[in-house]
Amino acid sequence: MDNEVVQNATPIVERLRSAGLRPTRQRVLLAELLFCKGDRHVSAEMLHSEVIAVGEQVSLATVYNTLHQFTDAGLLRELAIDGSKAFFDTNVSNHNHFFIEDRGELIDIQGESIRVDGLPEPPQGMRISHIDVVVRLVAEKKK
Amino acid sequence: MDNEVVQNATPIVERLRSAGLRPTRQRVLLAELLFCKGDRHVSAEMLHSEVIAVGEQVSLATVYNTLHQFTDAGLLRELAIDGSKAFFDTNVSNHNHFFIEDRGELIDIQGESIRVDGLPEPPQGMRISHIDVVVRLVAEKKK
DNA sequence: CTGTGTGCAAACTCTTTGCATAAGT
DNA sequence: ACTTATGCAAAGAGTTTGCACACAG
Repeated sequence: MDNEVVQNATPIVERLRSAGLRPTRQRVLLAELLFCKGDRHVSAEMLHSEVIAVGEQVSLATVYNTLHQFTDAGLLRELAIDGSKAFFDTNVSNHNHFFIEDRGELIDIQGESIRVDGLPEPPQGMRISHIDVVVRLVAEKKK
Repeated sequence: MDNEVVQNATPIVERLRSAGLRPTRQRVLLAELLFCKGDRHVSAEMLHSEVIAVGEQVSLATVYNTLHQFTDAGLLRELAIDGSKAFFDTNVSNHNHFFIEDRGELIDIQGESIRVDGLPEPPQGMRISHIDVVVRLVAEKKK
């Protein structure tokens, strides 16, 4: 039986399909890199390098396009933390981040641990879509 | 007596001097625009437009340079919220922000109101330099 | 005077876009 | 077949840099 292959390939292909995205070679490859290694924070450039590293070829423009398509489909969340470059987070559940300034590195803080109190009312006509907490870290200085 | 003029000009000039910055025409002008209108959130482009609007002339490169010099001197804080462009906040005290996604607009939340609990320990060798809380807002949808 | 700051234009980085070609259904 | 996605290269935004000239002390 050659169902085995189909069964292995199915989860990601299905995930793309149900997000309304055709499972093209590029999208399947990128989705595998993104979603088969636990929670990740990637920039377009990083993901493109990984593609090259595994001996495949996807243009950088397609990486950008695909990251945005995945974000629109709710498979990724875009993070605006660094300022200069965009990061995409494969963990779309409610959580926050440590950001190591010197290295530009992100670490998840699970959603349950942090609680934010004392929020003022949003201006009228507005509602809160999301609260981002970024805990910025620097190397501890010797004393 | 023409001390009046000097006395009006002094605060900003002094502020620049004690930050180790020569009070050049451009820096004084930019400082006046930044610090004489209460707390503000500006991008380089916005500040440059204001310069033009008051009939003065400062190059965009100098606006960028000056914003960074002011930031290094602790007169401004740089905000990385939007992702694509940098904002500078004239309020350098501890506080947080509402961010209106549709308009790219920032509103201060005074520091006392928000409290963040349940922070996990930072990874070892690291200490917390600052915690940014960004409350992202969208237009309330009718129901 | 002397050193620092400024202006300009060009360079740079990250990201998006237009259009012809290729691939999915 | 018909539609949607991809690749490429070029354009675009925002920001930075190098160097000659100008200005503050």
